[in-house]
Amino acid sequence: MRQIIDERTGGTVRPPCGAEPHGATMRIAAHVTVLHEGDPARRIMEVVDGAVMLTKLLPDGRRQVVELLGPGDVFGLAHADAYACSAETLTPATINTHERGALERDPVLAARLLRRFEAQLCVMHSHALVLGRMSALERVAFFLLRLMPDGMVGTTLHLSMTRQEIADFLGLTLETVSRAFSELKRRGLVVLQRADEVRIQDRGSMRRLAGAA
Amino acid sequence: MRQIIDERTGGTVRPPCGAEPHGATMRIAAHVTVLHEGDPARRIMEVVDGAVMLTKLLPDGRRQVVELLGPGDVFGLAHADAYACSAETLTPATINTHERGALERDPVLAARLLRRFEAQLCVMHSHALVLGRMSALERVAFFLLRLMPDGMVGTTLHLSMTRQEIADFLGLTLETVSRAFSELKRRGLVVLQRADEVRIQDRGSMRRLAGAA
DNA sequence: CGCATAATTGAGCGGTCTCAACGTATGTGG
DNA sequence: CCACATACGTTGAGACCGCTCAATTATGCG
Repeated sequence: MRQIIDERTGGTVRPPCGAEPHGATMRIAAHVTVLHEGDPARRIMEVVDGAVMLTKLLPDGRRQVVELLGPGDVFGLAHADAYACSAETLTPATINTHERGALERDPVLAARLLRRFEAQLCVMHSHALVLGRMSALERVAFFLLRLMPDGMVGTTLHLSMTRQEIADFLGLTLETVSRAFSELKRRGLVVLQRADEVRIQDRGSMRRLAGAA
Repeated sequence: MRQIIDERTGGTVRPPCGAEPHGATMRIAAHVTVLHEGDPARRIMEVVDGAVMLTKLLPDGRRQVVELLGPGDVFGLAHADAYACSAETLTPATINTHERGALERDPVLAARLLRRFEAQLCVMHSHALVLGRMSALERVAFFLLRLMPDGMVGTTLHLSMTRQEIADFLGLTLETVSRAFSELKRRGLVVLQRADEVRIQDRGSMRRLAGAA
């Protein structure tokens, strides 16, 4: 329960005191749980900087990482006034929070969120295709391409997720993810400088594997 | 290619002539493809009545039904100015279309879409959990509960999807879906009047199977 | 009635999971 | 500085769930 402890020790994770009109920015350490699935949904949040993952749990403990968020992405969504997902930082992050009521009062904010929701919904659609129809190797290839912006070709990508977190994102087990990394390495599509530092060697083959991501 | 033919014969599926300010309502037959993945995204659409499914394809033909839509739901989302999914009616449907530019000009519309996007995003999060972490039997149980509003307990649900469409939604094969239906029937959780008419017999057990949906 | 489409059921295969052992990196205290 | 502890990652062997392929049975329609 690393994240719980961190949340208590890392004092940055308090809701702002309320003096702000409707926005407040906070700086949060890595591996901190910002929101808990099921808690009353009072605020909506924007990632300014860093990476955040949203997770859902089944009663028996099975976990799914449902979304990976970066700068600009929005979280803290509610179903029946409760947060639908837990949110945990993957890296140190800067997060902007708004009271939910601000959505009605601030049309500029609403317009920004609308655009962002559309983008996130499209990403979720792609992810459904990945989870529903792709093999383990294809999923991992897709995952790596998704993290590697087209511009930075040949550069080294730092994964800020463990094999378990990647597995929970891709609907696999950590062993299967590890085997997929080894297979991609064996085929010469990627190079692993360390377990969490990847370089894509053959982007064409990766794209083909991932089904033109 | 049933849907292609239907689209051409069913004359209801033409874009409105442009005289409207930004909204137009059209009536569409069942099994008609309204949008094609990859086409230039000019309009955004709302389901007024009926059911619509959004699908994505892999180059080799594997298909995923990424979302099931009902009244109020929005589709026609774009990534890089192209539709991210194809959209096909499951039943006769009434659909409202808006030019994309209307989003900036009509704050009431934008506010409605924002609320709806939030709801749809939450549903997609649940669906990621289903696709990533649930067994075949659990997926089918979840699917049936999702279609059966809490109110109508004991009533008969008409499935307007084939086993193949359900399979493509749940990330399974049609045979596995069929076996899951048979297993639920064998366990006494559901009754199948016909292949496409289901009654949930034991809602408690279904909920437990579906992980408290 | 006969045909086409959809659904069910069975048998066997294979990809992913499970369980387990081993390897690697990082940090801590003696 | 090194021994150790801890967490994470890799690899292997076997089991199992869902897929593939195939045969059979509804269901609906001309």
